Amino acid sequence: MSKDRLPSQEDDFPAWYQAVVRDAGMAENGMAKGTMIIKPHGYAVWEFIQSALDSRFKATGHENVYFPLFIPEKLLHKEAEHVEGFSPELAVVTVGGGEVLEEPLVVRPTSETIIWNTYANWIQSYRDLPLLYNQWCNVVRWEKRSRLFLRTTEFLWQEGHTAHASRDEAWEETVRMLEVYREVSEDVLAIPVLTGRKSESERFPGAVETLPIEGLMRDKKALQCGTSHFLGQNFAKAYDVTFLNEAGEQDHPWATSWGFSTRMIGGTIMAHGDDKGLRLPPAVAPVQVVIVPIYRSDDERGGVLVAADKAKAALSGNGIRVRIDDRDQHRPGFKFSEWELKGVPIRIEIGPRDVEADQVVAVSRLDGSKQTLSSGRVIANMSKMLDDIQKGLFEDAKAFRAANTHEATDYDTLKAGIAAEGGFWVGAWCGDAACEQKVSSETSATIRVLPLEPTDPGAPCAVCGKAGVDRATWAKAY
RNA sequence: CGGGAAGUAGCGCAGCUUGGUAGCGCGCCACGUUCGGGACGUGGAGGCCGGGGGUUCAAGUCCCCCCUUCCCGACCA
Repeated sequence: MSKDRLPSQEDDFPAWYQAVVRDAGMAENGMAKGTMIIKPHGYAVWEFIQSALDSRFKATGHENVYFPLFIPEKLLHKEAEHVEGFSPELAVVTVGGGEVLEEPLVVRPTSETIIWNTYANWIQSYRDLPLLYNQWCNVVRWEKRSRLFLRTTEFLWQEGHTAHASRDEAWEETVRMLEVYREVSEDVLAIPVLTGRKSESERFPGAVETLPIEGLMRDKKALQCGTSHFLGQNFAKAYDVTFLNEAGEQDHPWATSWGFSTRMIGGTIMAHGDDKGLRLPPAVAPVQVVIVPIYRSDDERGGVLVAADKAKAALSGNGIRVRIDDRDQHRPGFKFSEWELKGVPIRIEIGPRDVEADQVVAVSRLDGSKQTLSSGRVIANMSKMLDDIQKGLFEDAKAFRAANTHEATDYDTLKAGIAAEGGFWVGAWCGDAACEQKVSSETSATIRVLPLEPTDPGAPCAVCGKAGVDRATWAKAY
């Protein structure tokens, strides 16, 4: 059987499933378990995500680098917590060139270890700092269970690794990159996210603080969409990285790391999809406007296609990604449905009536609304429509999140609410890991995010009733 | 690694209880009619029924073993 799907969707949102399998990507049989092939439509979405992130990295002074895929096992073992965290999910190469290797090579699950091992040679003086590097690569994590896009054995991402002379500077960087992720999620992918910090149990292995952005999917489960870690001096110490500071003393640099992955192709699908299929935000839609010509005879066909070409040229000239669907083997109704399935933000219909009246019909994927536009007004209206759809998707998702965010005042409410309603449950937490553990074992929901700075919740812990010291957001998550 | 389920045409499935010529829908190819919300007709191509062993005159179907995949958990971006 080869049913590769995003979670829940075949039951809850059949059209998403179809769209994903046909166009956005799917894993194939006979290959390594949990690996994924991304088809052109899905990969194009990833390219827009990449470019949105990369331009922001450059704007904040970062440069791209590349480090090796293979990490000698010994290297990995220098940071104790890090190894403990990643060991269970490592892919290890033991044979190379037909011979058993003296030392096994680990396929990177993330690159802190190999990068900090190298930084030891690159950092001597405070003048060498900061190091603001990022790499685009693939990583492998042998998860017990994979889900299309959201948790694949191999995935593509970017990982930033920075080194700083002071704690404050590193912390600022951590928060800055969290903000970059928030911006890309919200402004580009139209997914509203909560920002904050993780509880100790949810932290990245080896991190002092882990700052996530958390989105809510249409099935009311949370998705960690990106993470920025404050690593303190842990990796610098483990890899013996020192520098001479301005005061002339030896010191360890302060580190951050942050990542954003192809998981977000899935996040975009799951945050916006509806019963007709995908709804892609215009900013990442490979095709923003599809023109469907309508005709009966060859005569009509000629006139309609001329008008379609003209509209396409005008829109393309304005930087809009346009495609004409002039396939003869399908009728218009079929094409309408198919492009809706693929999530194209705007459909333009041009038929004989429109040619005659020198107009087009434009239909929004946001809500299916239709409007007739004179040919001269198409360009101005298209840009605005695309903007409106981008904002509309964000507003839809925000309204959905608001409708699915609840207050948890006591444990009964929290437990019953998570089971019955799903969504985000916000309430006071005493900060005790035992309470956190109790919730996760009894409801399978976890604390997704805490405020960046501990906030007096002004209420007793929603789990145990002791004094609350933090305001937590619980949810079931992917 | 536990608990469920499934492997039959490119995809989705029926057939198995009660063994007897390999089926359906979609898709694909050809021709014709259609074309402003997933068209229809006619004709056609396409199968080691997951693999191995057994029972039988005869196995997709019954028995044994193996493999793979999916779902629910534990683990995780």
